[in-house]
Amino acid sequence: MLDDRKASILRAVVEEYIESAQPVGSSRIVERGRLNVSPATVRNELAVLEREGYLVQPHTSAGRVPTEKGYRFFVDALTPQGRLHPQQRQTVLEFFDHSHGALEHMLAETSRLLSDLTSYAAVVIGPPHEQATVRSVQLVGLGPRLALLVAVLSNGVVEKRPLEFETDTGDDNLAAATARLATALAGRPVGLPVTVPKTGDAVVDSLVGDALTALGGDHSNEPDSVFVGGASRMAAAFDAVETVRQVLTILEQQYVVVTLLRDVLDRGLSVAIGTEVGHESLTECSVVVAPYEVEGEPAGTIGIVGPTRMKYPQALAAVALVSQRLGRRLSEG
Amino acid sequence: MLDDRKASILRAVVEEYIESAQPVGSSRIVERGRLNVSPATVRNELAVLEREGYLVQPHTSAGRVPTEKGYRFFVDALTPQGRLHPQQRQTVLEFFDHSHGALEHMLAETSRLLSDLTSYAAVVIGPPHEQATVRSVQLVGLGPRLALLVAVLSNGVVEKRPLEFETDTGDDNLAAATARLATALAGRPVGLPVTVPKTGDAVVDSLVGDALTALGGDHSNEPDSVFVGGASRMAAAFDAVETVRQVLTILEQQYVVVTLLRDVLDRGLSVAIGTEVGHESLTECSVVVAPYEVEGEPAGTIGIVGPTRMKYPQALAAVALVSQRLGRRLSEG
DNA sequence: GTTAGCACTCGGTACAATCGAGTGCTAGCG
DNA sequence: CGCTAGCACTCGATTGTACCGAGTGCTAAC
Repeated sequence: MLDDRKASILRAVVEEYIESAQPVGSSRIVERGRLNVSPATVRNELAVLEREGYLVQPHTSAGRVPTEKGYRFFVDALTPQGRLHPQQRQTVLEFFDHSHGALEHMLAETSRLLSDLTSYAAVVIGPPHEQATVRSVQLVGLGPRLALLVAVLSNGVVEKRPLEFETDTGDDNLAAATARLATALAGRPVGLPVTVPKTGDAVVDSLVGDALTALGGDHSNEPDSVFVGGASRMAAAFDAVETVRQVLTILEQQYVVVTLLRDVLDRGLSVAIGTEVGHESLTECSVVVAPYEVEGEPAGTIGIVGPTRMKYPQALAAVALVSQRLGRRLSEG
Repeated sequence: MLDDRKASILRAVVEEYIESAQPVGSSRIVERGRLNVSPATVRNELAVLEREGYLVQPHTSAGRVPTEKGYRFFVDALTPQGRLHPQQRQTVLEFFDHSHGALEHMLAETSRLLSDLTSYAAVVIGPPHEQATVRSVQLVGLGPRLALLVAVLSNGVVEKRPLEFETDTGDDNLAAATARLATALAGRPVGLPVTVPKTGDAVVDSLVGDALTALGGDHSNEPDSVFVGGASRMAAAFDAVETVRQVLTILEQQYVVVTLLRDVLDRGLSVAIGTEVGHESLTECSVVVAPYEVEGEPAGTIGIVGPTRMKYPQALAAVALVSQRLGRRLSEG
C-alpha cells in the first residue's frame, strides 16, 4: 500500500497527465502547491512509485506517465465520487424531462447526450428483446405474397420481420393467422418455442408456421440495439490517425461493442483500463460502463470509450447519472 | 477544350496522383509509357494545364497535383463508364440475393457493403415516410396510461409513437380507438391531416385525438432513416487527424448528411468535388451519389464520401450498381 | 513542334550543436 | 533520519547547416 504522500503524488501525476497529456516532472507537481516539499523529495517518491510499477518514464530525461496500475489505483482509491458540474447535471435532468419519441430514438439521443457530457464516444445498449413478453402480434399484408410480421413487446420494443410466401395470400387468411398467433403468443416471452395447434386450413397453418419460424429462427442472430454516439470524438482524443482508425473500426462493429461492455460488467468492473478492456486495438483506451434498470430489473448497459488518460471522475459521474435517469425514464414508459 | 495529348496528360496526372498521393512530375508520366514523347514536352503541356487551372504545384520544385477543375474534367470527360472488378460485382449480386430482414437492417447492411466495395464512407438514405400509405394502425397498451401507436406503411416502414394519457385506459377503449383510426387512416398517406368524426365517448375521442396529434405533429421533425457505414475509413483517407475529426463530425449529423446528398442530386450532379460539396468541413472531400427507385418511383439516395483524390471510376460504378440492385431488391418487397 | 541540355528552385534528409526539462545521487542541514 | 540544495548527467527536441535530388522553366538545336 502507498503512504499518504505517495498517494498524493501519484494522484497529482495522474491528474496532471490527464490534463496536459505531457509527462509530469517533479517541479510541476510542486508547483501545484498541495504538497509542501521540495522537488527533490518528490523525485525520491517518484522513483519509488516507478519501482512499484505505478509510473513509467518514456525516456530517461522525461517526466513520469501513469501505467495502467497507476490509473487503476487512481480510480479505485483516489477518485472521490466525482461530481458533475451542476450545469451538466441540469442538462441531464432536462434531457430526460423533455425526452420523448420511440425507444430507439431516445436511446440514440441518450448516446449523444453522454458523448456531449464526456467528450468521449458513448455507447447505449437497449433492453434485450428476450426478456420482454409479447403484447401484440399482427400480420400486415404488403403485397400479394408479402407481409410484415409486427410484434409489440411489453417494453415498447417493436420487432418486425418481413415474410414472403409461395402463394398469394388473402387478407382474411392473414387475419385468421394473426388471430391464432395472438392467442398463442400473447403474454409469452418472445424467443421461446411455441406450438400452435393446426387449424386444418393449409394456407393459414403455413402462414402461422412461417411467422413462428421468422420470430424464432432469426433470434440469436439478431443483435441487441446498440447506439454509438460521438465516435468522432476519438479523433480528438488521439493524435495518431492509425489509432483513431482502429478504435473507430471497433466501434462500428456492434457485436464487438456489445460483447466488450458485457464482458467488463461481467467481471464486476465499472472501469476497464487499457489492456483490461481485453481488445488489442483498444490498449490505449479505457471503458466506463454502468447497467441501467427498468422497473427494478436490469435492462441494458451504457458506457463510454475514451483514451486511457480519461477524465475518470467526470466520466464515472456522467455514466452513473445518465444510467440512473435513463432507467427511471424508461420505467415511466 | 483540351487537345488529345493534353487530355491524356491530365488523365495521367490524376490517375497517378489518386494512386500515389504524391505530386506527379513529368518523368513519372513518361514512365507510364502511354505517351511517346519526352519529359520536356510533357513539361510544356503541364505548364499549359497549370495556366488553365487544371493543375497546381504545391511548390516550385514539385510535381503537379490536380485542382478541382482538373478532377472535374477527369470525371466528366475522361472517366470511361468504370467497371467494377467482376468479383466485386459478384459480391453485390450475392449480397442482394441473400439479403433479408427488416428494411432498416437491410439498408444498414447496404451501407456496409458500399463502404467495403469502395473503402470510403457510405451513406444510405431510406425511402421517405411521407409518400407511403398507411396499411395498418394499432394502439397497443403497454401500461395503464401508456400505449404504443404502431403504423405499418405500404413500403414496409413501421412508424411508432409512444402515447401517454392523463387517465387510465382500458383495453376496450384502445380497441375502439384503434378501429376508428384504422378506418380513418387506411390507405391514406401519413402526414396528411385527417379528421375523425367524434363517437361521443369522451375517452375514445381523446385517445384518437392523441394518436392523430402524435402522428401528425412530429412529422416534419422526424428525420429520414439514414445509415452511415464505414466512417472509420475516413481515418485511412486522410493523414491529418483534424481533418478526420471534422469529416466524422459531419457524418454523425444525419440531418446534414441528408441535406448534403439531396443538394448534390438537386443540382443534377452525381459527383461533387471539394468545394462543390458545399460544406466548409468537406473541402477535401468528394461525394458520389445516386438515387434509387422502388417500383419505378424515386425512393431514396445512396452515396459515398471520400477524399477528393477518390477512385472515381470504381466509386461511380459501385454506387451505380448498388443503387440499381437495391432498388430492384426493394421492389420485390 | 519536339527535345536535349542546363541552370535553378526548394523541400526533404542527414548531421551536429545546442538547449533544457528532468533525473539520480550525494552531501549537508534541521 | 528525513528532507533538500546542489550538481553532474541524460536525452529528446529544437535549431542551423549542408547537401541531395526531384522537378522545373528556358534556350537552343534538331
